[in-house]
Amino acid sequence: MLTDRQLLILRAIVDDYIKTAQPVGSRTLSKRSDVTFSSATIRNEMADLEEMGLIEKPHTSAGRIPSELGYRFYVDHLIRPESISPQEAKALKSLFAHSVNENDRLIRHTADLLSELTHYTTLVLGPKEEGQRLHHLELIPLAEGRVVIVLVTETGHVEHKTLQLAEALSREAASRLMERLNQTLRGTPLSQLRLRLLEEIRRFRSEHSEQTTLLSKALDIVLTDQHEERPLIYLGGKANMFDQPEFQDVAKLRPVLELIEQQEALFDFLSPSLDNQILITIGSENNVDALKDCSVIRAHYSVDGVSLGTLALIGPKRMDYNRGINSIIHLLQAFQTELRKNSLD
Amino acid sequence: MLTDRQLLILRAIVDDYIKTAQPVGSRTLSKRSDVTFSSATIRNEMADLEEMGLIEKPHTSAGRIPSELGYRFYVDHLIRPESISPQEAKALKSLFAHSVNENDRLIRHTADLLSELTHYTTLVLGPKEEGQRLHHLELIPLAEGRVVIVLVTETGHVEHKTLQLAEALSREAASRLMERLNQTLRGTPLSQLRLRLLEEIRRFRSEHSEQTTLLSKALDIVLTDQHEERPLIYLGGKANMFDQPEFQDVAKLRPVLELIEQQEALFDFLSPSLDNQILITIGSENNVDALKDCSVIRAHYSVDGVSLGTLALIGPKRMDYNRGINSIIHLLQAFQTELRKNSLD
DNA sequence: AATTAGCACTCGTTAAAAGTGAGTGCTAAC
DNA sequence: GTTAGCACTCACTTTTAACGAGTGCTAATT
Repeated sequence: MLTDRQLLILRAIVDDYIKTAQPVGSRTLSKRSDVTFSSATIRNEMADLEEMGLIEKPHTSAGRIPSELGYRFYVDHLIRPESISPQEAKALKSLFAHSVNENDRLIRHTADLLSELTHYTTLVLGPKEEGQRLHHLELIPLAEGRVVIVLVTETGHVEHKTLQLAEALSREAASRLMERLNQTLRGTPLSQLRLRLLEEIRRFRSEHSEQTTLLSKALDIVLTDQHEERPLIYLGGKANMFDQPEFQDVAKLRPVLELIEQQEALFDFLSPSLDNQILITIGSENNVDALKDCSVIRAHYSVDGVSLGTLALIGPKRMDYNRGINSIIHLLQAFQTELRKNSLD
Repeated sequence: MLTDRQLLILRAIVDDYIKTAQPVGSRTLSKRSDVTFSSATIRNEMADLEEMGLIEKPHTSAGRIPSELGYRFYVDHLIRPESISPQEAKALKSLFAHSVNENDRLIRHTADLLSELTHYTTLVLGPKEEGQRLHHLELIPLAEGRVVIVLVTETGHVEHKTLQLAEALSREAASRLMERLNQTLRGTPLSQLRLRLLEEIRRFRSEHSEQTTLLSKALDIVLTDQHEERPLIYLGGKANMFDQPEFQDVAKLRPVLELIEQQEALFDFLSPSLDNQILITIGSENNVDALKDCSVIRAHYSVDGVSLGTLALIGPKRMDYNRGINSIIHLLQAFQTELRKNSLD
């Protein structure tokens, strides 16, 4: 167990290092107003903290920096919640200023806002398709056998696909089919939609002996495609990475920026996160080599208890956890409220 | 006017420098099989070329590198067209392999393909909205006064917007309105669409004395929004920048990568380009400070003579112009063929 | 007159050497 | 238990020296 003084010193080291990115020496610490004891005492305590693995020195004659364990301890025990500033509160209000009807735009806006708030890079994982339920399906026949299929989920998410049939689909046929499909399929989870859609079309076809083979085939292809597409990832404040002193070296910067561009890898990395809690992973805890010098703060967002996606903040291990956590908490609130408005169930 | 030997030397310098990124010395050049004269002669010729401003030396005891003027001369007079390799031809075919119905996906795919082909960063400017003409408009009323409006252009581009009315719009009213709008508005350029749409709704309303004020108001807002949105920019191969030796320094890399993330700035920069020709801008010719160390190869793409957008390649000034130009020419062809297939007029 | 060999000179690059100072760990005194 | 004092460490900076690729000029050669 740590003494109060050790806690004070550890916190001071982490705070200072987060602010300056420079190893913190005993003399520097002894000058702080909340430190009443001498630098020699601090050195002794530091030696103990180092033995416990909470801090380390880059080399013999440098000050101390927090180890990953140190950051972990800091995050778990030493963070003092800090309320947001008036400016930020105002910025949050601006998200509300005019409702954004499209979830896509809302998500993008949120990613940008969060990165503005924190000066870190932001990732927002769009809603997972599979979990969502169908609200409405629309078929729009165009010229030359081209059909646009519009799909609206209960969360208010709209997307469209264009498909090409060998023969034109008449407006009437489309209308009849559509009415039937909507009646029977509303509420179907998208994960099951493809199967049930095909089944339904087949049944419809036998009842009306209509020429819908082509349609069902095309739909099959399209919906398969769709299933393969993973949720979109929106990025905000990519350029913020450049400002971090630890990423002035291209060798350090490159893997992070490269990873960020790879939607798939990012998805795999961000996707599995539990609960509604905020999850913080530090350095090697990320289990991704490219992020071994980064920390990630994650939060799930959900509407009506249904988990939809992830909001994440990525920065150096030396990131301002306090600010990050606070920002993500507050934005999460606002964001979910807006999402709720767009939902259709 | 340059002598044949000077041309040979200049070309050799540029070719060599493009390949190695190292200043080219007279001794190195004299070893080439196509050089029959001595290094002293080369030095003399180099001195002349330098006087003409075509090459320069980074410092006294280094070899020569092409100046911007040198690159310009090389691009204008010395490039030898070089046909693409079988692998690349195959890669081009793969674009055809299965038609992509959505222009958006097609454009993204093209950006990726082009960057794979060239190992440079690719920019593709999506079609300009204003120039396109309306093919079809669809209103899909959902629950709670929510309406999805789907807009299909003659180029086969589909997009949707969600709007929120104060009152629900009945399916019948929507259907009647839609039929009318499509009859009168098909072929309208999107730049005029908003005005004509409002006008049409007003007329419809007076004829049928229906309650469409709210709709027209909402439409107004939505379409205004839409107009503000500039064409999308798709990026491919951003990570390729990291491989260029000239961008190993963060200070050099940063402005380029930052610019690339700024859709607006990019749009302003890429948008004005004339004709159907290929346009190459080198270094300061770009008129953008962030690109003073870059060269850009641009080509307009069009369907049926209507210019739609821009395909661009961005790399260091020391880029492989030959390969770049060839790749962009060939891909442009294939890309336009695919676009043509998706068009609806 | 054009070409080439020869050579002194330049200057960035690399390596080794010396000096600097922030910070530590230990010991002895308080 | 705390602190003052001091020798020690080691990254960082500066200095110096050696290196070598490449140039420009001159004189000899074709």
